[in-house]
Amino acid sequence: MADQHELRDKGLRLTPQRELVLSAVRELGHATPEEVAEKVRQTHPGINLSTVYRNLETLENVGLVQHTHLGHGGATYHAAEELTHLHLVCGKCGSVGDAPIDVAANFVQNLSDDYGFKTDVTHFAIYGTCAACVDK
Amino acid sequence: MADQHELRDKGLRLTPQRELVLSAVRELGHATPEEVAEKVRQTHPGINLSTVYRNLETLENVGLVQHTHLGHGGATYHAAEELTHLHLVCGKCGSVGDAPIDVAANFVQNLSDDYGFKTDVTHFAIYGTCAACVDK
DNA sequence: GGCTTTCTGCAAATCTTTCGCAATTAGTAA
DNA sequence: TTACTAATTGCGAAAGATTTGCAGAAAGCC
Repeated sequence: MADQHELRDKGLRLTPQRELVLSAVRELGHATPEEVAEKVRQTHPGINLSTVYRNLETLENVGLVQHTHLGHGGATYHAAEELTHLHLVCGKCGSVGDAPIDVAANFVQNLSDDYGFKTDVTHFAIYGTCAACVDK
Repeated sequence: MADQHELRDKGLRLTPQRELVLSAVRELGHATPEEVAEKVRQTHPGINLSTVYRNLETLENVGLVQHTHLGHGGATYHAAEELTHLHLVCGKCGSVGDAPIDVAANFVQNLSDDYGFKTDVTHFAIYGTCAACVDK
């Protein structure tokens, strides 16, 4: 149905690789380019890593996906629709938990009021220690 | 005076390179390894990039500096003493502003209460748009 | 079906960070 | 001061991630 329009409406060509990259990002929730490539290869083995990188960039340009830096090295991509939560990155085990953006509402308001800084919650990575690692 | 003790007390040898790296971090506030190297080279041209990387790591191990990922690629280093503020990274102009950690106190508390997640405010990077860019 | 432009695959090039190793140097004790 | 041991530096190579140039393939449009 709309999957085709979705891409074409943005002025993009509808290639199998592009669709696969987009749906991989959606299925994975958040993933590195490498992980996206791996996912895509399950159904389309020949896809090239460069193609994944280029498509992620293209999809980001038209607003269908976004990326964040959750630490260490690589960027992590998300589908734009799913950006309704914060990412709690555990510095010990590396896990990435979620929390609704409401938790930060007050904080975001403070920054806006006091500093004029408009926080982009969708691009938000929070470092710390997750509950599981705290218990250890 | 205490600069020598500071390093030696941590069980580290006092080398000119190490001192230079540490003071460069302190002077720069926050900087990438590359920027630290550049700074150090102003007074000690021959210093090697590897040495800068190794010293940043060493200094981090003993708690004198810390690093954060403020976006893009590289890590950014700070002197430990200066980690009394949050970093407000502007996605448009790339500037890094500061805000006292108190602004996040409430937020940190929420995450702790609701998710058992212990936020490391010193390792905290916040993305958004700074006041200057918002006005444009 | 044919044409134009955008994509893809591939290989090479970059960039950043890490490593191995031999030479140098700091800290320590005689 | 001198000698000794272990930590540290410099340098070049290696590794990992991302980007780029190009030629061929495919999509969208007539």
